[in-house]
Amino acid sequence: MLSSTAHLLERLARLVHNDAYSSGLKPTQWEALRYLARANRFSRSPGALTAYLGMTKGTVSQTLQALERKGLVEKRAAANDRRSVKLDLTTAGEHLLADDPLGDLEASVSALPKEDQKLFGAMLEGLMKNMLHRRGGKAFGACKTCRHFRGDKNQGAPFFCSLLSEPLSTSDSEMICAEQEAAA
Amino acid sequence: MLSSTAHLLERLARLVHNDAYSSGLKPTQWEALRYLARANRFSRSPGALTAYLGMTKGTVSQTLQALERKGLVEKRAAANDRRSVKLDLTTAGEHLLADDPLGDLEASVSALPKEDQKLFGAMLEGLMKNMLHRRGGKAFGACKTCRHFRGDKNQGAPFFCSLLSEPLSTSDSEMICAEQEAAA
DNA sequence: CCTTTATGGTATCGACTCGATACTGTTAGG
DNA sequence: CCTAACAGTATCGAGTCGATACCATAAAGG
Repeated sequence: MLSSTAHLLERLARLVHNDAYSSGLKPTQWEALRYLARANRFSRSPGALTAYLGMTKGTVSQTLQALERKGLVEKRAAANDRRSVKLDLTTAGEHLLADDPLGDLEASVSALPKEDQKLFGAMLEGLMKNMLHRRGGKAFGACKTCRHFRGDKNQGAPFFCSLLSEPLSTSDSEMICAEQEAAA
Repeated sequence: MLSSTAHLLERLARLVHNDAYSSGLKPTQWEALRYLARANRFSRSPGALTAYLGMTKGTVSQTLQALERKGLVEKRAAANDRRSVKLDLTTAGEHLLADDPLGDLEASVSALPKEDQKLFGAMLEGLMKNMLHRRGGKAFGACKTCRHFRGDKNQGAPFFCSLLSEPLSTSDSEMICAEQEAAA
């Protein structure tokens, strides 16, 4: 028998899922849009999105086609590797995120007592870490919390990634990254 | 911009959703199965399930057809109202719940520090209440916590429902009910 | 009574999700 | 070079989902 906490989380997931049928988009399409708004330039690719969503690449490919049809996402060929594709939100895509149905969840979180919110977030993070570890998923944490993040200035840029050997802007460093691994 | 807590909940919902593609069932089918295992006899109907899931009745009808085809759920005509249908898990359905993919989530919750688990559950409950209130959804709480629950013995049964005017067994009283409203 | 009206469910449509499988380019390694 | 490995796309079948239309049965009001 499952605990009441598991049942609560299940039902909360359902509520979030149901909310995500708004503005003509589907839940997965909203998640892709949110991801692209938060991911740094190394991570805005179909492959990284596939890892984030934990789906098969075929499905993600279709989802991206749907978003492209709707004019919310743009594809560009990558400069260095001609196999890979770079993704970017269009201004229409960015604008649509103002109507994110997750705003409703946000409001409910804000309604919790202030001290609880921080505690709740910390517990969620622990739960999340455990879940991800259990299935070998990537964390997709913020670039600047990564063990490959270097504060050294390089090529005039404020930061540097020792994994990709690329200069990092401040905004790069605050976005999430597919390669992120927590610092020791 | 959304808070990190909202993003965590979104991703957790996705993990739970992805897990729910196991044993040949779909997420919604698992949720229906779980519901039927937890709902008392007044609440095991397509209509109540529709309210629980927050979907349209057409979709729920199809989901139930799929579960019936798989031999996990049985339909019976209701005794009093010939429009309505009563649902029950078959033994195959009950047996399948032992492989509930939510067991993975359960394990991760159990991995949290003992003191945190209780606190986490309480916060989740508050969040849930707020979300449900925001959209006018039903609570689906345990029968015995309802304002219509009466401890009086009646017709030899240990409890009684003053809304439906029906005797309640102990197991009835511990299951969730579509009509449940928190006691004052 | 008998006619509205409400209610519980089903049927069908179109867009989409999803895993599975098979496929096309492109890059990297012996 | 040639053979993996890799990034993506194409297609299929089952199912989800909202929307709409529909069929029974029940309840309410003259």
